[in-house]
Amino acid sequence: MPVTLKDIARRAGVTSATVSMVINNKPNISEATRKKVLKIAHDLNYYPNSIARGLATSRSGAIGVIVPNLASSFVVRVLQGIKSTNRDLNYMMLLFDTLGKKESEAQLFQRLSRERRIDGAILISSTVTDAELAVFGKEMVPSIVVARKCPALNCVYVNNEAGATDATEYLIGKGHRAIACVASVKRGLPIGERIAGYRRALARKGIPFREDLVFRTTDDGLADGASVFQRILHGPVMPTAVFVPAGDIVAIGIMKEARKKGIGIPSQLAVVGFDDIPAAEMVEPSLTTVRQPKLEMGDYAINMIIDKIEGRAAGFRQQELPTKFIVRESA
Amino acid sequence: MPVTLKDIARRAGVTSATVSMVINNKPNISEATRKKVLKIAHDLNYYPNSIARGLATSRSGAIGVIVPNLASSFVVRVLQGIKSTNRDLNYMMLLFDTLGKKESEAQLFQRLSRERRIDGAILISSTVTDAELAVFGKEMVPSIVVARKCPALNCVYVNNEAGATDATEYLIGKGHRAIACVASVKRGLPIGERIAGYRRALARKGIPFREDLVFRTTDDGLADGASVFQRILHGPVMPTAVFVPAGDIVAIGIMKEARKKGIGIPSQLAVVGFDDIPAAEMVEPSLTTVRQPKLEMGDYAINMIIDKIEGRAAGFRQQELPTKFIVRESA
DNA sequence: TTGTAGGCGTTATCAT
DNA sequence: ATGATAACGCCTACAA
Repeated sequence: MPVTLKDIARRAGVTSATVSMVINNKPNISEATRKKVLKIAHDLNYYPNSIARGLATSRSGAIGVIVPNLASSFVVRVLQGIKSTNRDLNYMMLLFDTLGKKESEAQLFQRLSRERRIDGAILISSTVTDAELAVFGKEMVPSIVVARKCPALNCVYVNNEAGATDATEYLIGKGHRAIACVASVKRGLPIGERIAGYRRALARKGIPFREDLVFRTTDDGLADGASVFQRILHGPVMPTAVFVPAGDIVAIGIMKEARKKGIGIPSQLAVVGFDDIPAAEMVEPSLTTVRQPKLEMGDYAINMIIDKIEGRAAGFRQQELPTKFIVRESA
Repeated sequence: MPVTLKDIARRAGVTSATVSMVINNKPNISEATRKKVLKIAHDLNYYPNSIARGLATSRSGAIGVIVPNLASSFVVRVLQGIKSTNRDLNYMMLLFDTLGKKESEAQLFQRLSRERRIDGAILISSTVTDAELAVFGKEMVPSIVVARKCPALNCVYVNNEAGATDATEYLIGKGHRAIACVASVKRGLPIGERIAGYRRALARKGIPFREDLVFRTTDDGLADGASVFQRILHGPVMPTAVFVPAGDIVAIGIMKEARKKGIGIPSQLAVVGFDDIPAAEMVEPSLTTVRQPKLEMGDYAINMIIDKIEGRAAGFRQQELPTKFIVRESA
């Protein structure tokens, strides 16, 4: 039988209302009763029932974090950023992986909100359409989208175009002229912006853009990298470098396949990825890549959502963060 | 203003008790009122307030998942196993990363349980002592420990000794005789069992165990692998193979450092890891390793904990799962 | 088959 | 500074 406010009240000779005020550090309590109540609470090993509290305050104390796929190390890294903040002491994280679920992200969010399970939500690299995202603005609980810029919704994202420009300019600076670009058509990825960055760098240096140096993959796994390398190999021009906005895993797939064909990296083919996943540092040669500030995005998201929940922030905010170019061995 | 049972009741001309029974699919409701109530609920876009429901039923509908470190791909993979089951539809996952938190896993579990935030808990590769683990058995809500065998507590774990034996015997079968063993002294890892498996394999084949071929690392990162390789290199005997119970990341660190020194893998040094993390497949050469059935452990844990919560399972269970030896290129 | 009434443990609004 | 009392929204005997 768990200890309740009443139990404490009885022993202390006060009412549960008083005890509640003590527990919640409300003012206007005599030092005497405060001390007494606190001691009894401690002696009885009292823990407040969060559900009852939630019913009275209409807050759950939880923040929903909705991710498309836990297998993604990008997502996991953002998750780390979310929990690593020291602000989240009073909120717990309710995690949802929508992969393979029939409920859409928007439906899930709506349900969580209406069922009063969450006080706020963070959406990581959501794959839903802008139209569906509109739902999020309409709910009672605040939300923020990570790794994607979207109109009229709170979000935190990186400047993909600038990141891609950095990478491409680096390659150009190394003397490369035939630079392939490997993009994924997977939904939700800001591929358009990255290709724009690639083109901008070329334009700046007066290098003509060649459509036949842009390759598409349907997904972003190792195998996709291997197969795209085959296409590169049999394309009209053999590039001396390849920039892979599709992500580090695809880039690693390309490197593996290239080496299998006896092509030296970076001597014959320089490779630059996007994301900076943990494996980027482990592979041989280690992967030069465009780092996304994943921890920072998570940190910003959780802080922002808590500010919203607690009424410290109003309006909507869009936060852009810079990428960082990480030079390793592959380029 | 959210829709409540009362709102529906009013419109339907019944009481909220009746509506509640309909919503919860209780028997003894006339088809007519059931239909009517359901229709109104749908029209009004009703969602039950989970907090109020929780207060009445004293269930939160959440399962706590406590992990020591989200950065571990092992942990993340188990997490995937937990969510991938199709049984968890009615439970949400409350995630806690204890890294850097002042509250111990045991304290956290106790608090969550007493505050009635969770109906059950899953502990992944906990680093707490057996003594502390005793707390878990005493709480009202059921718990299960993943990736660790512990007395008198529900758990699911792998046969580490057999896995290590497989790996070592494989190396012996390839003709290796001087086989180093790299173990981590990090808490919580079942290193003792793995070393025992290594020794057993040696013993079976009549190869003398050499203490000076066993190397310890304090942690399990890439850098630890690099530094341990230096020690191997300067040790009394240069092994032709190394088995790394400390995990794949350390194994990869060793490979990187070895190649840097111009040592061919596997030609001059065969390397076998433990875990089978995603990067194992990406590195060059790809890593031969002992796979732990991470998804299966997660799946077993969630199913087991739900069975416990819903009273379908009693007593305590210890489930052992087999490892699988994965041959790739590094050995 | 449905209504009545009480309770789950807190918080919050009044009084006092 | 503290006590009464009424929510919060739902569930569940028990009564009708």
